Amino acid sequence: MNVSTRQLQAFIALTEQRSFTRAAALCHLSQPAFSALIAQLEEALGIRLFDRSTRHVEPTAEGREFEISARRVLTEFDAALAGVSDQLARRRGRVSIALLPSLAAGWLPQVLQAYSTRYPGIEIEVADVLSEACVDRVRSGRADFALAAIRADTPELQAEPFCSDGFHLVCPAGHPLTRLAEVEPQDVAAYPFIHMARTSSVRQYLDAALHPLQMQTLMEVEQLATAMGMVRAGLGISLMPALTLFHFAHPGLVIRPLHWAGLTRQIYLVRRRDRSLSLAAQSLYEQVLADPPETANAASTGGPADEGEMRAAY
Amino acid sequence: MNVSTRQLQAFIALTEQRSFTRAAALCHLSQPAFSALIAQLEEALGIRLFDRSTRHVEPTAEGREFEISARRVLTEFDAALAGVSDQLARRRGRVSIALLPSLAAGWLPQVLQAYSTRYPGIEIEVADVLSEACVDRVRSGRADFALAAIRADTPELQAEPFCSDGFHLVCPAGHPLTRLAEVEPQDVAAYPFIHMARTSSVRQYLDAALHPLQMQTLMEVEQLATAMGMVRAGLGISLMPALTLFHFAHPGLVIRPLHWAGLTRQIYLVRRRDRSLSLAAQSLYEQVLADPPETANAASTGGPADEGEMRAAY
DNA sequence: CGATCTTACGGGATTCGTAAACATA
DNA sequence: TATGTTTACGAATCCCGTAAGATCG
Repeated sequence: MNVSTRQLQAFIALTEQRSFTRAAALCHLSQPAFSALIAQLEEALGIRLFDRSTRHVEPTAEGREFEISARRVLTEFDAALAGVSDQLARRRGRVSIALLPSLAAGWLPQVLQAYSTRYPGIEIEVADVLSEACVDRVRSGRADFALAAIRADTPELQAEPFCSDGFHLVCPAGHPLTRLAEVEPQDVAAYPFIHMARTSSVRQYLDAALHPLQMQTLMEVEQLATAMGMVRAGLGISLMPALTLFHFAHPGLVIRPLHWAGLTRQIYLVRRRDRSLSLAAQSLYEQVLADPPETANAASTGGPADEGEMRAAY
Repeated sequence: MNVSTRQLQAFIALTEQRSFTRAAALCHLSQPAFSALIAQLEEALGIRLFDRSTRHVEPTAEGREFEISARRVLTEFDAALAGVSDQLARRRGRVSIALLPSLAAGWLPQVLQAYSTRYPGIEIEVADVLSEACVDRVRSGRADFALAAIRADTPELQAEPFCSDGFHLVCPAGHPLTRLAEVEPQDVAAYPFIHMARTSSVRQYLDAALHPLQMQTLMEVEQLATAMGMVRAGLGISLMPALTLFHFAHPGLVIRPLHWAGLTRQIYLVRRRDRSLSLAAQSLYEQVLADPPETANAASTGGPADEGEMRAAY
């Protein structure tokens, strides 16, 4: 025979009320049903918990001893339920997101601002790493989901397009290229070029888009900020996707949107297929979808006037 | 909807086995019934606890969080059941007995010796007080039951005869009374008498039995040991019930049984009517009934030869 | 005699196990 | 295709509430 929490609650109610009738009402039960509940508990435990006459109900010595145990059980029980309730209400939880450094620095803060204001109790872990590492973290379970430039659509992982990220020319103010109405690939190839490392998605998109063309690669750097410094110093020019442009918002630099076929970096929302998102992760996921970055693509729907103001925008 | 301990046990089994089939076997359930149990728990909590495919079962983030709460609940639950089991097995408990000082010193030790050897985990409280106080303690609930010389048969209390306690003459060796074949009340009245205090049951029995007779009361004392000292010093004689005679087992003293009508102290086993005995108390109660004192009455069934050896017996 | 707990009993909900359907590696 | 979970369904059980019975003050 089994002991249920309802029996414990009934037991506690009876120790407090010392009346079957009142305790039954408290438990929203008829008095006989309540009586049966107590009888079952006594039988299951094998001890008499109450001395009762028609006029008096009182716990036995064993009943008083059992009361403290029963209260502890119910306390833990309520705490467990409260814990679930906290998670449901997003008062507590943890979410881990992996995403490209550019997104992490430029766009994520505004998303997390809204998110953590709404759900102050949730711990957030951000992994600002390159696409490969992003996907690895999702695969291993260290991240709930990722924003990366790899279409990682494997049996294990699910990737859906999140946003596209148009490339821009970045060069010092007064550079000859700024005088052209439209910049073409061969124009760019004529000047010393600052590349990102080969592992970066920016580089991989560029290599693919410019493939036959011979570039004047002056150097490869790891960090966007370094590339910016090089360009500003007049060492070379570069092509960067819109989401990175906040790094290049300097008076001495000019940013010009490009419209080359195939040169649009795709950002994907990557998650595991077999594992559901935690409630906290689900909420952030929705926040992310509701608040996508305003990419160059979105800007390019406007006229040339808008594009000319990119310098001010970043 | 209600959450039951069976559901928690099923949940824990599934987190450990990571297979509905194996976990169901562990819970002695068919696999569909087990599946329903998990589904009910998830519905009751309002969260998905497991990500499952036909090939893989794994707790969600919420499931892992809930696991620690659930384990705590079940730990407390098991502890509560173990506590009951301990009480049932008399591995733990407490009993409080109130009884006359004479019984407490002379007879109780052998009873408690057997009792505490058998049930080493049980705490024992002994109140060695006079009959009035014994009954008070039972009435107030401070003692589980009592052995006293008052027939306290009220609506509240139940008293059953426990043993009878025949009176004996106590006098110095060589005292004139020792030369009589049979000592009668008027013989005793001829010598200085050492009385117990008026509140004692010994005194009350004596007063009732000797009523019209004029005694030579030399003094009244509280403690039996004091009375013994007085008699041994030759200050007077006394009459004492058998259960007190261990105090008077001295070479310089002689003890002679009496057979006066009405002069037999009755000891009663007193307990509350409305309150059941705790398991520990019940066990001691049975031990007490199984091991009654060997009173003078029992001895008086033997011949005079036995009686003459009383000096050696105590 | 009145208040209160226990027992009796019929209806309804829950739960179980078997069998079939379904899904995934 | 084989293994393992879910769904379907009939049967047994459990649980509840009403009503009658018992008991103590």
